[in-house]
Formats: sequence, structure tokens, C-alpha cells
Amino acid sequence: MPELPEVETVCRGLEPVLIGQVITKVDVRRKDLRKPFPKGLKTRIESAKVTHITRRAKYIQAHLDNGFVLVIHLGMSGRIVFHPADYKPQTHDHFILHMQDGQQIVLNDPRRFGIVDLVAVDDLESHALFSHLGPEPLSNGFSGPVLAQALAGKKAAIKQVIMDQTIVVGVGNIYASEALFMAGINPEKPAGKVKADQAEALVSAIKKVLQKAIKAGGSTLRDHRQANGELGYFQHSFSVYDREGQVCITCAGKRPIMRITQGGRSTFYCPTCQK
DNA sequence: CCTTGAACCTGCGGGC
DNA sequence: TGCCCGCAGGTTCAAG
Repeated sequence: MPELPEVETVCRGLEPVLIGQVITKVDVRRKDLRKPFPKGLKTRIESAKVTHITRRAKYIQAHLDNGFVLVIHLGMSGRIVFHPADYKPQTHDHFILHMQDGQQIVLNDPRRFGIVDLVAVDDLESHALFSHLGPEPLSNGFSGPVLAQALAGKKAAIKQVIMDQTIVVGVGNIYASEALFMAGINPEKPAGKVKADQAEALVSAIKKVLQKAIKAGGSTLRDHRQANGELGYFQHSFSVYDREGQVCITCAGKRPIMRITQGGRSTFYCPTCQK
């Protein structure tokens, strides 16, 4: 469940449950996900207290009182769920934090594209997972001029470029289609041909769609639930994503929403509204 | 440098 | 019912 709004929603759900709590026991149930679990993970975080939670791009960062930060990426299919003390691990429960109040924080990830890492807080910015990342989309560091500059001269399709985490972080396959629709830009347009005014519109659209999705608790695909059991509901607000063949909500024209493949991923757009 | 495609995994739904 | 195919919200690495 992983684009920025979903990860942000998870972080907000984790805060009241984790902050101030000591991790009493850690269960690492296999040797790796997309990467190996870090060496000494269990011994280095057991008995540590969670001080605060941050997010960078699609990474969850749980800061501990021993100078380490527990980093979790959910990949494509990862989810974090809270369970009571008597919960028994199920299939694809790969990593479990037992907290001092008895609650279990369970990382379940069927496809195992997720990552768990442990980083010294002083090394966070320079760590390989983070050092190459572009600006946060909701920060002032992401603006029309900044994006226009990053797009200059690029031949690749704009859809694929805004999903490039070195350009801007947090935009995944759903919100890329949604933002391009909102900005009226054809996803196949070469990035370098997106000029200042369209870049400005695209930045506004990305910020707007991500903010709206966060307010909605993210999008819930394939029956997924947030850690607290609540469902995100932004999927009901999709304008184009997963709406192939349906009528465009803006132009209601004769040409329906199209689905194309870019970089192996589905893209949805309105051929009338997006130029 | 760039772009493209495949690779990593499991599960689910549709078509036959 | 069962099998095969395509598809799924991400990232990385090799090949051209």
C-alpha cells in the first residue's frame, strides 16, 4: 500500500501506538525481504524506546532513544497492522515488534518488496537509501521553477519522470496519473517539452492530489486496511486511475479514459483533456 | 550519459 | 473445477 499518502497515513497511525513505548521483543521471521534484514537488528533495538516517527519519501522512520532509526519501506504489498499480545503470526508476517504494553506491531508483506533497515541517526541523510532522493513534494523545496529546471532537456515521458524519486519523491503510479489529469498534461509528453506554466500547474496538481489523499487516509486497493483497521477512501475520488473505458468526469466526451503502458506500468488518462 | 526492459515475489481475477 | 495469463500501489540493475 505504498505511495506517499498511504505511507503518511501509516506514520500517523503509528505515532500514538509507538511513541514513548519500549520495544520489549523483536521477531525477525526470515532472513530477508528485498534486502537482508540488517545484522544485529534484534539486539540493537530490543529495550530501546521509540521517541518519534518521521517519513522521508515512502520510507517510515522510527527514531529510537539509542541513536538508531528503524527504517521501513512497504514495497508494493507491505502493510503494518497492530495486534493484541496473544496474536499468533500468520503467513507473510515477516517482522514483529512486541511493545511494552503487549501490543504487537506486525509487518506483513506477501511479495517481499519491502525493506527494513537500521541507520544511525547521524547517518540518516547520507545513507544510501536517502542520499539520492529529490525534494519532498509537499515542501517549499518543490516548486514550479524547481520542477521545470529538472525536466529541461529530458526526452523521457513526463509520467515516468515524475515517478523518478530523484526528481520528486512520493509520487507513484496512481498519483502520477491523477496529477497529470488534474494538470491537463498528456502522460506521454516528453518531459523537456513541459514548459514553465505547465510545470507550475503540475506542481500544484501533485501537491493538491497528495494532500487530498492524505486527508482521505490514502487509497485502499484490494481490500487493504490501515493499521488501526480503518479504510482509506481516496480510491473513490480517482478521476482516471483504473477507469479505462469510462467517461471522463471533466469533458464527458466521446473518447473514454484510455489505458496505456509506460515503463511496464499502467497509465490512465483522458485523450481529450490532456495535451 | 540515456532509455528500456527485466528482475525481484505472491496472490487474485478473468477467460477458456 | 482447474489451469494459464495478465496484472498489482516500488525499486534497482543490466543491457543496448
